[in-house]
Amino acid sequence: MWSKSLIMTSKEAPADAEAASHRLLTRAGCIRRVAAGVYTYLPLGWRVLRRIQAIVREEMNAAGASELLMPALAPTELLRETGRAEAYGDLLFRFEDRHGRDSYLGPTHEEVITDLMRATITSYRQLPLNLYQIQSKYRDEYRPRAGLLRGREFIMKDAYSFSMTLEGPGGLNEMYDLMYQAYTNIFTRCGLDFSAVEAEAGPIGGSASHEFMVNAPAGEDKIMSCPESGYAANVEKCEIGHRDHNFDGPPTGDLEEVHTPECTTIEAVSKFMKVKPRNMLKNVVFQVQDEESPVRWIVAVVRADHDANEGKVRDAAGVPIGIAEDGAAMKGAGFAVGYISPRATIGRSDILLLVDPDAAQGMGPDGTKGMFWATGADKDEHHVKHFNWVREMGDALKDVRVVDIRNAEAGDPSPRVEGVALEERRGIEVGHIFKLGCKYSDAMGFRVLDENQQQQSVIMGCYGIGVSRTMAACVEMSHDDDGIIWPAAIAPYDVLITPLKVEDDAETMVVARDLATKLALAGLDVLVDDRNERPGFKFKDADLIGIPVRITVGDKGLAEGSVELKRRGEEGKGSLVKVEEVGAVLGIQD
RNA sequence: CGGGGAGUAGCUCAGCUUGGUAGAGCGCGGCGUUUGGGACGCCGAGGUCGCAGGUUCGAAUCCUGUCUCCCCGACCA
Repeated sequence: MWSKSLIMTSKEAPADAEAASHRLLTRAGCIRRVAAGVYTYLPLGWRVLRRIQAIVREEMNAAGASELLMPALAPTELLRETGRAEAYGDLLFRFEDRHGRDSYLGPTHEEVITDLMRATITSYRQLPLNLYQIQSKYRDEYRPRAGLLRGREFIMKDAYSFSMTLEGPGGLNEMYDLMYQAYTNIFTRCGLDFSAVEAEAGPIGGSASHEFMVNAPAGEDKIMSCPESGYAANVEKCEIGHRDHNFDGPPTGDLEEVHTPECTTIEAVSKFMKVKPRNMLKNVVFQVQDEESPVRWIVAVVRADHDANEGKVRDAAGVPIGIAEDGAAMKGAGFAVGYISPRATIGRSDILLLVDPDAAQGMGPDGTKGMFWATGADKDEHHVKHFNWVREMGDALKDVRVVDIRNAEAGDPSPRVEGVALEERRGIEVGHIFKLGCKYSDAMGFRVLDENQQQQSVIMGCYGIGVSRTMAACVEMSHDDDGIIWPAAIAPYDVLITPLKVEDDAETMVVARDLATKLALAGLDVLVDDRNERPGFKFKDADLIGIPVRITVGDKGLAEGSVELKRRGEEGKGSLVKVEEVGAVLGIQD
């Protein structure tokens, strides 16, 4: 009964809620904001989450994983073992308890579970294992946004696998493939339009990583895909097919210095110098984070209308790096911050120069004239025009490495099929599977004896699903102007029965109750809108909360022994169905 | 963390420029008329105007500080 639950719908949503899922979940009474990025899941929303969780549990269990529950609260010393107390930085919710012990709320649980495992597992005979939990996670995001899409507290299913080997039965690759299949099953059963894409594997090494993306224009992630080969990857990871490059080409004029005060952004320089960004070289400085490396800095040169890709730069350089943010340190290293050119690297053994093929061009696009380039002048508040690679770099040109270091864009050549262009769409990341390797087991000393009596690091994988985000992604994907359209598998109720008169003895109410009982006995979740409201009011609410099937019980229909059955999302008024045939129409047995 | 915006009734907002009795719509309670796509009339309850200072005879309004929230960006499973 609607009146017995807390289903509070609203005609209005906060004016600043822009994402459809945020607006509709709020209006439909599924969630309510408590603080920035923190939400109460109201009865309707919680039902959806429970259904998603049920599907997740079924598929995880079927894939051989076992459920447990770890605490959200943990001692920070665990994170110190892996260095993640620092790595997470401000993203971590941390505090001292009354005894001054440093604690944190879990953003994820690699350390907690590895701590558990190292105390519990001592022999290869106990492996492989895959353990998971469904739990609230805490991340103090810089900017929570779009309701449930990026919250500070959110529900996540996280799983961790432990294997002795990479290959073979019980190996990491098998565990990973099992999870890949389980995730595919889960999101398919949830009724989502999604794709699995290759993702940035992070600084751990060449291990694989896939993200499961719900296709939705409001998504935060950009997905590139090749329509021929089926290759799909996050833009952070997406390779670009072969592009020709050639530094040779005549200068377009004498190198000319231009005074460009206050022009530290591409946009400002472009406007000030009246040069299109595609004729400018952008020089992005990265700082090497490996103390041992003789190379301290990397200058990545891309065309100014392109974006440098940190992961590709890192892979090309072969050392851990970060975007250089410390202006003083950069100045100390001789960089004219904001006005750098490739020439800044000449004669510097501590700087590695990487150039993207599109920037490594001496000839203009028409192939007759040289390519016009503008770039920094390596002195404050100045840029140069008529930069020519051969003339300006001289002998240093032979040390320049030309390599793909930028983000892919729509229209770029596919890395898999020659002559095919990449396409772009947006997605919401709802799942991420990841081959961790030994990063955590090594850091935390989790080793077991193998069959040869040797201590060996355990190989881990981790597998996450944003459960609350999945609910939001589902609304982003499936809604119309009137409200949410829940996929049947995760709808809060299967059927909404709307009697138009609700007095206890009204015939419509009697029929509605009987029908509800009958359908419930057949295993359906049924909600009866017993509120004493006008029909139009109840229909609007019905559309808003998006139950897949609405059965309207009114005097008109009952006169011929019928009720009206309408599926959400279907045009028109639905169809008249004899009361005794409702079960059959819904595909259940009497 | 950079840029922008907002805090006034349960919700969405007006009022602030030019200081002087606290407003509307929705929602809520009562009564009546209504009843197949967010009805209508009448009556009513509900706000120390985010918080703290300051200026002033007098502050929602002006000033200072502070907290919170939202949007864009950067960053991030």
